[in-house]
Amino acid sequence: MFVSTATNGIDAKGRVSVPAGFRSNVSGGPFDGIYVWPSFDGPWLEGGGQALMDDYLEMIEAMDPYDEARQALEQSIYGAARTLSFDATGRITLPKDLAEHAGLDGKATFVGLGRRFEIWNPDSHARRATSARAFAKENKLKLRRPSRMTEAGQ
Amino acid sequence: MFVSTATNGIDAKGRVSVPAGFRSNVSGGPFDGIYVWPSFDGPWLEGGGQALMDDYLEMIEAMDPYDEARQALEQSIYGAARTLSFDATGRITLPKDLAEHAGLDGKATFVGLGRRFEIWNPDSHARRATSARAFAKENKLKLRRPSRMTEAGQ
DNA sequence: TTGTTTCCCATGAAATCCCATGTTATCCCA
DNA sequence: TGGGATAACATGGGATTTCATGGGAAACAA
Repeated sequence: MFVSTATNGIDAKGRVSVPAGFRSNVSGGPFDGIYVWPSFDGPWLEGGGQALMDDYLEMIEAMDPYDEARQALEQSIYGAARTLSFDATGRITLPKDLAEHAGLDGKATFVGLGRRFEIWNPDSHARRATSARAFAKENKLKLRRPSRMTEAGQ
Repeated sequence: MFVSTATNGIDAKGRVSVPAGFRSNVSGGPFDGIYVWPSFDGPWLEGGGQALMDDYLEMIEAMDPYDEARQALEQSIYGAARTLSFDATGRITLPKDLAEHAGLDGKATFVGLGRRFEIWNPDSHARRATSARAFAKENKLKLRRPSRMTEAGQ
């Protein structure tokens, strides 16, 4: 799974190294890279590997074909996502529009969130991390193990 | 799977490049091209590869012969679909009636949606993407992991 | 012929590959 | 447990390939 936070540089060509731990997490499949799309919640990027996209597809296809929410999600996730494959040294090239959406300039912060991850402007992330900690502190009682009625593995 | 959005030009002969990522997604089979038909939901085109058409066929054949939905699917998809094969450089030639249905003029926007894709007039698509985004933001909670009662692998 | 469709070649821009290098983390052995 | 050797990782820049696009020639249909 995607764990921990790392900040890497974006060079003149828009290339940025994906943290090694993230790479090994998606290796093995036929597609050696990640999927990245703009969050529709704010100025950062969301990403994941093939497994995450397969899961999303399964969820979306479980919805009614003419459900407006389904079409919106299809459009906002699959329509907006890019397949970014690794070069020989484990970098991706961030498309300009994505970098713009997240306000990335020179540096990018990768934040592991289990099944998926986010990419932030380092400064914005620092601010957000502070408030997230405070929120977690206030809401720690809500952290419960989910009941295992459904379940599967990982 | 079909992912991401790209806008390509339509030349005087009605030719338009299919995004490389879409092409690689349908390569391998005996038919080197895509299936495209007018959406019966609005002014855009729907499309997919051989695998999608096979799936639809399976769905149709599982339905009752006189089911209205079956007849709609048969007519609106199989009856209206065209097989558009790639030329040596990965272009298709859009038939006039299809271009007309989608209001295409000079440019076409390909939108990847997982198992299938859509082809839009760039302006119409921009408007739709904007509202889809707002809607997705409000409805993201509808994205739930499907219960694993059925199961599958990955 | 006349219009249409398919095939072939050319081209500029953009994306990708390849090689080189400094730095950090890890390993191994005394 | 110190400290050098080794491997892993992040980064830089040039060379090469891919991709989208344009136009002409050949095959085909009416």
